[in-house]
Order: sequence, then structure tokens, then C-alpha cells
Amino acid sequence: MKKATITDVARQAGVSIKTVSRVINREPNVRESTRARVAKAIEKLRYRPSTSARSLAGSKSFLLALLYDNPSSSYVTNVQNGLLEVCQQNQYDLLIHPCDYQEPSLTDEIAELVRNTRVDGLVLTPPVTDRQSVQQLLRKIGIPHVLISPRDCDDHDMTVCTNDREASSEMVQYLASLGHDRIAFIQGHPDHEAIGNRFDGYRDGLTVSGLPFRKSLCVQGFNSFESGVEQGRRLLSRKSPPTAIFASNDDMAAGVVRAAHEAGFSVPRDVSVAGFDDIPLARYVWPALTTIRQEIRAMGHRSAELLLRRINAQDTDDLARIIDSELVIRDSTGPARNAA
Amino acid sequence: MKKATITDVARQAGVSIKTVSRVINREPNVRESTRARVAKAIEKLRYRPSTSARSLAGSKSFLLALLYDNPSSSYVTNVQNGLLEVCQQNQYDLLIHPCDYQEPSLTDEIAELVRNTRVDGLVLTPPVTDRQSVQQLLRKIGIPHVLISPRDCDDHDMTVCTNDREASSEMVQYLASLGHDRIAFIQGHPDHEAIGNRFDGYRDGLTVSGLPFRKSLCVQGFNSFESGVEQGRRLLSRKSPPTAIFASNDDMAAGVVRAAHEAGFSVPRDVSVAGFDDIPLARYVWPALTTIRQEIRAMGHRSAELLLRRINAQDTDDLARIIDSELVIRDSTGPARNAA
DNA sequence: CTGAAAGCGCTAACAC
DNA sequence: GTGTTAGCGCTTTCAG
Repeated sequence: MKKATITDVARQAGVSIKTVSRVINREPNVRESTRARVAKAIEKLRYRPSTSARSLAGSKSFLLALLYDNPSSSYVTNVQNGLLEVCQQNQYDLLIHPCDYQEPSLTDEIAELVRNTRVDGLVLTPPVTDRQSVQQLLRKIGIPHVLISPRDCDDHDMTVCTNDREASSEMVQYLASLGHDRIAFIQGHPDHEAIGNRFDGYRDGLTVSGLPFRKSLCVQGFNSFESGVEQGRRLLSRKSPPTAIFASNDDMAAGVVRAAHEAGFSVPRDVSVAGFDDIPLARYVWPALTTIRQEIRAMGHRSAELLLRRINAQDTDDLARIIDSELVIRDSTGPARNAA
Repeated sequence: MKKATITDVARQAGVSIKTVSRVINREPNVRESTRARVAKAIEKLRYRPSTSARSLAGSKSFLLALLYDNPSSSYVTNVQNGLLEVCQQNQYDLLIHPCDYQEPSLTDEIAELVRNTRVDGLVLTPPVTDRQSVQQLLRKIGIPHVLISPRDCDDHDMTVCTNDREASSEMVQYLASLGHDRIAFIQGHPDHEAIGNRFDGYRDGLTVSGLPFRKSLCVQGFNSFESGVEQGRRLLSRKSPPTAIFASNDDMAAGVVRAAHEAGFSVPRDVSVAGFDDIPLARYVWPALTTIRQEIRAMGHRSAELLLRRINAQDTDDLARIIDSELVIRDSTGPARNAA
């Protein structure tokens, strides 16, 4: 059986194709009874509008693009799955576009992507999110786009963020409540700007807990497991090592755990370790990491919702742009020795 | 500046649109000089054929679909990236379609997907690869598709596999060469059929090494970290535990390492542990896992190549369908105690 | 080897 | 509220 077209549906329902078109596109000005008749015909004929025809005739491509350059596959798949959930419901397709955020020609590449595919909207993840040149380009082209976890969530109205700072502060307070008073912090990659908010949260937490901020306890990491190992080694080889180490992400925290093992420190007996993100690895290292769970999938979901609403010129005010993260306590943290 | 169309190019080159079309589609019967003139016009106008128009007028959609149900995000992203590499080169887009391989209505879902999107081809990964009903459907529809790592690579001409069996045998031989004579094996999920080849390889390796096969040393896992922990515990709590444990995949091997830590076994001093896949986790557990590296990305790449060739009715005989895996020795394996 | 004409299935004005 | 009529940009016959 051949695929039904809009004409078939129109004939079946005894209306013109334009009316069918109206029903498909949820346009107003169709009597309820007519709409029902058309719906029935669509159902009966198992009609599916042709995306190519729609996008050729109209302006839309029914395509969203995900732009990313992220070493963490779990992050990417989670965002992707969240986006897919809403795409599938709305007959949209998702274009996946990995890229190199440091590539000078990135803006050209994106311009080309938009030209070629005519995507209706884009979703950017860190660290692409923070490329000013990319943001400028997108604004210039005037194409709808949402930024996931940019440095500052208030810069732009199409952003989806987490409460990084608050969650980070909460972690420090939790650690302090365990009796830790020398809590080291491993900062994230400087190009990954939102991760800087976690540092701010660290300082907040210290203040709230009545602990002094000491620059010597803060070291620079680069988000990778390897950089966690390296900073962990340095921190633990000091004459008076910290009693707790809070890393800006789980990969680094896992690296710290590795460094602790190597150096003969028992976790959490000799040193507590905490991470951020709750990637699968957090549960697999030994001991399992205390961390902050980010709802990445939910962020992807929300991003797509925002994008589609914007594309269809609908109101987006009722959609929250902040997805809260929560503290997850596992086995890598425990009472400070001196406090035990 | 408005986007150039085929008409603009034709005018610019002084030919008809049909000739431009021939050039775009690499059709024969165009004089070389004409082709060059058209190419120059395309270049000058920065012309890009409209995918929607092409797919509306023609039969193709310029879309490939990736169908998967895999708990491992690194597996998925790797396949995906491999596919993307060739899609981008060929002006194809990739549709990502996560699904539930156990869902009874899976075939309907796929039929619907094909109807709706008119994808030109599909790529299936395990365990979807082994669903007979899905294979039947795809054959019935007559749509090109490639199966990644099906149970039997010779069942079908569009498959991409690894040398699982040989690599697995090699691992056992390596372990035997270290002096291990009680090498346990954790089998993979029964629904993930290709993983069974690793069990065959385990037996081969035993034979080659002159070691007896003992049923009591083989236990059933389910591919997850948790099942690795569980089987690891059981194996290590025996009166005379194995001196080496080879798990069908890295997640389970990591679980075994966890179980060993819990039980107070030192790895690899008391027990050697080996995995399969070389997922990122393999490097992050402590000690880092000896494993078999699978070139998942290369498999994705090859799958897309096969698919596009098939779609364009080109010859595929020169494309190897087996991507070799290799042994990677890290820190989780060492000499057997009795051999030391 | 090249070109003219007829749609592919739909949306966008503009009627009615 | 609903229908008519043009195209959207390309591929496909079928002529030359």
C-alpha cells in the first residue's frame, strides 16, 4: 500500500488539503467537528506528513542540532537523551554535531552547518556554550538557541543551568559537619566556565561553616581523571595534608582516590574525597564517591522544550531554567580523624 | 544574500538545471569541461543542494538511523562518532533512536520510524542486533541495514564484527603464561549474543594452553558492574578461589575488582582480573584493568561506509567486516602466586 | 551528452 | 471557517 498523502486525507475527510494542513499544524480557525473528521481520516489512512515536503514548502526544517565538545560520553548521551525525548514527541529530529571548541574556524563551521541543514534551533553544551564568538554568530543569524550551563545564567534568556554554587556550598557544609577543617578544593578547567561557580560555592560553604578560606588549599585541575591524580598526589604529599578533598567534578575526584591509594592513604579513614556530577564512574570507583547529582537528562529535556516553544513563538515563562542538583552521600567521605 | 538554488548555478554555468543535477549526483554522461564549469559555479555561489527538495523529488532521505539499547554510554558515543565521520563527508544526517530491545512492540516502533522518517538505512547495535523479529522486518521492508556484532558474523553480508573469540583466547593464553591455572570466567548477558563468542575464546585459550576446562570456574554475569561484584564475591569466597578472573566485559571486571577490595584480596597479588572492551572505566579503576581494546569507533565508521555503498548500489567487497581487537596489559594482572 | 517539462507533498497567501 | 492557487528546489522521464 502506498503512503497516504495530504490529498488522500482531504478526500477521505471531504475537505480541502488546506484544512488538513491546518489540523496538522494545530492552527486555529477550524471547527471542532471538522478537526475531528480530519483526525479520523488521518488515523484511518495512517497518514504521516512528509517532513521533506513540509520543510521545502514552509520555512522550518524540523531539525534541532546538538553542538558539543565534551570528553565525557555520559554527559553527552544524557543531554542527547533528554533532547530526544521531546524531539520524538514533536516530530522533530536531532542532529548531532561534535566539534572542537578551540578550533578558530568554529564559527565558520557552525555557519556552514546552519546553512546546509537549516536547523530550526541549536543546543550548546559547555565548553562551547561559553565561546563568545559562537554566541555572537548565533545572535547575528538570529537562530533560536539554548545554552546549557553557561558561566552566567542570567546573560541570556535561553539558558538551562543548575544550582552549582548552592550545591557546592552544601557539600562543604556537609564536610565541615563531619569535623573537617582543612578542606582542599580542586578547581575545574578554566575554559569550562560554569565550573567556576562551584569554586564560589566552595567559598560560600566555608564561610557558612565558619571556616577560613586558605588559598593554599586550592589547586588547579583540568577536569580529567589524570589531572585529579596529579593534584591528589601533590595535596597528599604535603607535610600536613588536607583531611578532605573536594574536586570540581567526578573524574578528578576519582583521580584523587587513585592518588590516595597509591600513596597509602585509606579513603575515607585518612582522607575524605568528594566529587561533582554523579557520573556512572562515581559509583564504580572504590570507595564509591560522595558527590552532587546533576540531572543532565532533565536539562536536555528542558532545553528542547525551550527551543521548540521559542521556534513556535510560544511563551516560555512557565519553564524553569534551573534544574536543581542534590547531594549524594556514598562511601568516600567520613568523619575527620581528629574529630573521631 | 539569498541562498543560491540549482537554477542560479545553471544560469551561472550556462547550462540547464539537469546538468547541474548530474554533476551534484556524480552521474555519468557529462563532459569533463562542462562538469568543471558547473563545479566552478557551485563554488562561486557557495551553492548547497537543499536536502528537503532532493528527498522530496527523489526517493532518498539522506538520513541514516542508529538503533540502540545499550547501557554503556561510551559504546554508544563511539559508534555514533564513527557513523558521524562518514555521514558528514557524504552530506548524510544521522538519526539517533534509543529503544528497548525487550519491548514486544519494537518491530512496530521500527516500522513506524522507517515510515515516518524514510531513512535510507539503519545501523543496529547489540542487543538489538540479535532480535530475529527485527531482522525479519528489515528484510521484509527491504531496507539496507548493518548489524554490529551479531552472534554470527556470517549470517548476513552486512555485518561488522570483532575477532572476539581470538582475542579472548589470547587473553587466556596470556594469563596462563603468567602461571595461572585456575582461571575463572564470567559470562556475559545471555541476550547479548556476540558476547558468547568470548566464552568460546576462553575455552580455546584453555585448550591451547593445555589447561583443563572446568565448568565450576564459569559463572553467569549480566554485563553490569553490579553483576560483576556479585560473581566476584562468590568466586572469591570459595575455599580455593581462582587465581585469575576473566570477565566478559570491563564493567563486570571492575565489579570483580571492587569485590576483591571488599574481601581483602589484593589485585593482582592475590588475584588477577581481566576485562574486555577497554571502556574509559578500565583505566580509572584501581588497579587499571588489563583488557581487550575494541575499536568501536572504527566499527561505526565501517558500518556507515557499508551502508552508504549499499544504498548507492556500489560494491562493498573491498571493505573488511572484521575490525580486530587487541590485548592491552595494565596493572590488574600479574604472576600467579604459586608461580612467583 | 544535454535540456524541457512534469511533478514530489506540502505551506502560504489570498480569496470566499 | 474553509478552499484555490502558486510555488518551495530538486529529480525524473523523455526528447533531442
